Amino acid sequence: MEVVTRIAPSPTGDPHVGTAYIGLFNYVFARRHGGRFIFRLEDTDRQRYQAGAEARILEMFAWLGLRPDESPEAGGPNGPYRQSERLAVYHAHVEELLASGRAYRAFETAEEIEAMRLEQKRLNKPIGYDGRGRDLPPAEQARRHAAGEPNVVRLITTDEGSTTFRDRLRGDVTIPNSEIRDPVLMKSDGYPTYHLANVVDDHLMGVTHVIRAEEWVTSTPIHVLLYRAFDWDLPEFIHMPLLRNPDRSKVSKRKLDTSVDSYRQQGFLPEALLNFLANMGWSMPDGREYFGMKDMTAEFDIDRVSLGGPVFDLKKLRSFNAKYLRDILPLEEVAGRVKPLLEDEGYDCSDEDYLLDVVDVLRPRAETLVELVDQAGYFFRETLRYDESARKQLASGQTFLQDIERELSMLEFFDYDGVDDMLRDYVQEQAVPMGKVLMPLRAALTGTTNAPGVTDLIVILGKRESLARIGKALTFIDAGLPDDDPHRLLEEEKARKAAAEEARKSRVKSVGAPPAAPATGGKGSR
RNA sequence: GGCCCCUUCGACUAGCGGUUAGGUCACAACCCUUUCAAGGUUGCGGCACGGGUUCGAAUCCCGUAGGGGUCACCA
Repeated sequence: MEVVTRIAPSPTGDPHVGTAYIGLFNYVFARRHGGRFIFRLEDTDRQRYQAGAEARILEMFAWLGLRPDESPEAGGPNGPYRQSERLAVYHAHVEELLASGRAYRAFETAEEIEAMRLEQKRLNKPIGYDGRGRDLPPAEQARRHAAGEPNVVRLITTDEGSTTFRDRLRGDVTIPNSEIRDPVLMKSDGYPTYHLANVVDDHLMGVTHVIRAEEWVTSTPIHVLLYRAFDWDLPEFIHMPLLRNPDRSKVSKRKLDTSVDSYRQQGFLPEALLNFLANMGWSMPDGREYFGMKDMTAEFDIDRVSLGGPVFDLKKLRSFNAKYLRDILPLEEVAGRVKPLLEDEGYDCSDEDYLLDVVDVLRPRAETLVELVDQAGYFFRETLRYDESARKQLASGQTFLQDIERELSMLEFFDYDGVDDMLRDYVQEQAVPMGKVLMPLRAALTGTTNAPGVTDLIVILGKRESLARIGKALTFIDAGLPDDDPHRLLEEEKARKAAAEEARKSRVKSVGAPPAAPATGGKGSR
């Protein structure tokens, strides 16, 4: 039988790392078994619905490279893939349960239910619907419903006995039926609850393996009861461990950045995020920790999932990202991804070789694309700003800079070895520690003291530019290291931003369709 | 609180009756070095606890403790 899995997110907010996590395992499991992976939108909560969330979730999957075989976008034989467009299906199934006496219409108002809850609390009784609406004769239910009286449809459940289902990872799980209290299947607004819609859709769409988060374990018996009520075969249930906040509670945006858009904006790479997520609760048979989707798919074994809830550790994510940046992705690939970000800063990246050199020397020094861009300024800016440590170095390096300027201008072989030899010879001549000479030089070339090797800098910048920068630094020293003119800096900043805007426009034009709207805010949303 | 699930270094994990309990991240030290990184070497640090079963338990069973989830007309 063909394997069919699905991811069924709700469009209620930012694309969530948990959705990516569960999506990843569904995707890989389907791929591993030559099956299909379905994306279904569970948009049955009209209160929490957020327009635009669907597109952003789909965009997240596209970014991660987890392509659904069927989705609202891609279509497929089992559509529609939005539950809000399947209401007729749910109503038909509810009618079936009503007709066979397995469900009933309950007419209690929200206030009545609340009062019942309070009463149960007061008497220290178990909380939950007490089945009081069950006894209303079916004809009466139908009459009141037809009369337009608000109601919900509930599944009839017994308190006797227990319900057992098999979880692939946990074995048999048994829950007393007394814990299941006539769950609502159809809400009074005519939308199905998760339980009903989920079961109906999974069945109709041919889902064979339900891979979802552990939080669903305790409601699985409801689903089992529904499958039985419809006389349908059960899918296999596989409950993944829950991703955790650093304090071990279930991941939440209160305690952790759970927005994949946010990570994307911070310059994280989809490959790194996926690889990081893949290591949460799962491991390669051979113990490899760095692997791509192809390898994961080839080796995937769902039974290797471990059940302790893994803490989402940002430091580890960063280290994965850094690893991909500096070691795993080819230089050209990294350059290609940094380029648009540099252009957004107004930097000119038209010289491909220069860009490659810059990225090459910067990537072991950055953990994210954004950090790389932040460090790249001095490679692209017209005028350098000298930070405090740089000023200090310049103040003590005037004669060295003058000498180096002369030596460099006379240098015959301008390549790495040539420059390196020149510098070393000069330092030896002067009989001073390397840093005495090289730190002022680094300051002159970059405006800062944390930067790549001086030889690298000179070779990348080129003889001309290096000499120009040394010259400017000397002028700056002559002027007595004046403070930056805030007005001038502001002007420059403005000019760069304008250039960036230009760059953005031309890029959009050349690429065609504009990129998806970037995620905004979302911080105050709920 | 009831019910359900889980439990190996600070974090992610390997282990599936016999291992000096291994790896990665983090942290620390040292090396390299021209600053910052990267890289190399080393170190730190763990089987929650108590009972069984067994010649032998991190591994199997029971209990305790701890953690988490769930008890909605949210998913």
